[in-house]
Amino acid sequence: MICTMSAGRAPERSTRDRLLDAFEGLLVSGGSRAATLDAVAAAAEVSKGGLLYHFHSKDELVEGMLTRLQEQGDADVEKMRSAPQGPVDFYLETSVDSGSDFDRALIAAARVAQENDPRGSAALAALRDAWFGVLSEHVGDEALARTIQLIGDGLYFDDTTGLADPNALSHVRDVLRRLGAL
Amino acid sequence: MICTMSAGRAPERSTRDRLLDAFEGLLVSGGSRAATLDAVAAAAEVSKGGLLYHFHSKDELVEGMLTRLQEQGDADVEKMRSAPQGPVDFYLETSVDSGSDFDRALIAAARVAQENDPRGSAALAALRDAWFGVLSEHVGDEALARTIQLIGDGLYFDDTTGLADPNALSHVRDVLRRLGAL
DNA sequence: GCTACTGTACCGGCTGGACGGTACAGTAGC
DNA sequence: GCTACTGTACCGTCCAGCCGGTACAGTAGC
Repeated sequence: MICTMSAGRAPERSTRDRLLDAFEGLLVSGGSRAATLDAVAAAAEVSKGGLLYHFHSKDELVEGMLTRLQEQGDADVEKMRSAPQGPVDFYLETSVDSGSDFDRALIAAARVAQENDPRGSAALAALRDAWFGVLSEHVGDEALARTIQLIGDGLYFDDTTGLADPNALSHVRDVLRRLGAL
Repeated sequence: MICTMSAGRAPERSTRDRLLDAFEGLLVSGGSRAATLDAVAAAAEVSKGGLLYHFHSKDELVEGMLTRLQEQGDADVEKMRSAPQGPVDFYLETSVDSGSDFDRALIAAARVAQENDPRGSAALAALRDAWFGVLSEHVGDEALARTIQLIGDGLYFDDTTGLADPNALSHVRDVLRRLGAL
């Protein structure tokens, strides 16, 4: 009745998903100020009325984005756990892989969290806990796991503020090899 | 709540500085959306007319904030260079010292940079380069210096998204001791 | 096979309020 | 009389949310 497309993943991107994509993209590239309803609708090539048909308020748009993030996050944790190069390298690699859908969703959530929205912080905290669990379990050292996580956060931060250093990842790999974490 | 008044500061803070403090405080705690001219004036206990007497536009407010940041940054780099505990520990310590004026100014600049303002990115990039210079010079290892910087960025990121872990700093110290960087 | 109706998806104009900025008259203290 | 404000009134723009309307697919009744 209300939810018509939650069961199967259709290959064609639904309007709803396109709207969430557009919302995330605008949040990432221009901050929350740029992510107006008009801008989101235009970016998704939908009218404003069409947007508000799917999401009755901006708040619902945030809610929808965060829910989708959680789903993507669960999948990511699974991939991390079973990554052939090991969880640590997988984690670091995906921390600078700013092109992926998941990464964009993460940065968008960080923007929302910065606006004092507790839902954004909660969603990020849940993900961090899950990552830390895998990291900690794999390296068997809480201090090292937390440090690796901080490095990942630093890679994010640089990316989101336009300060990214292309050599950063190889430097980090070098240092982590010395610590026996890679 | 946010601590706007800290003991030990001179009681004679100029209206101009109070306005910049308020602007930074609002940017940090609520993002750029919360930092409206009305809100800044109210937080500084100045009328809107009074605000616009000092800063003729919001743009000038940003400019003033970034200029003050650069001054604070120059002083910080000096302090870092001559810190008794060494530049690395000083850098990490100040990365989590979210109560300081300088830290608030930094986070505020990051917010501005995220809104696609090149002046914000430039100010942060200049500071990062200065820090990296001191770090790199001290540890004599580019990869390690960059990694330490990323850890510092990670500590910031966590702080700004409300994900701060109180044990993070001691964990990092532990790991850096293993690397001979502390 | 036609009518009447329902639900889904979407369009685009509109409004009220917030926000950036202007203008200016007044005033307290040096 | 100058600096450093206060307070009020106002303007244009932007934005969230609302609403009336369109198109169309399905379907129930006759």
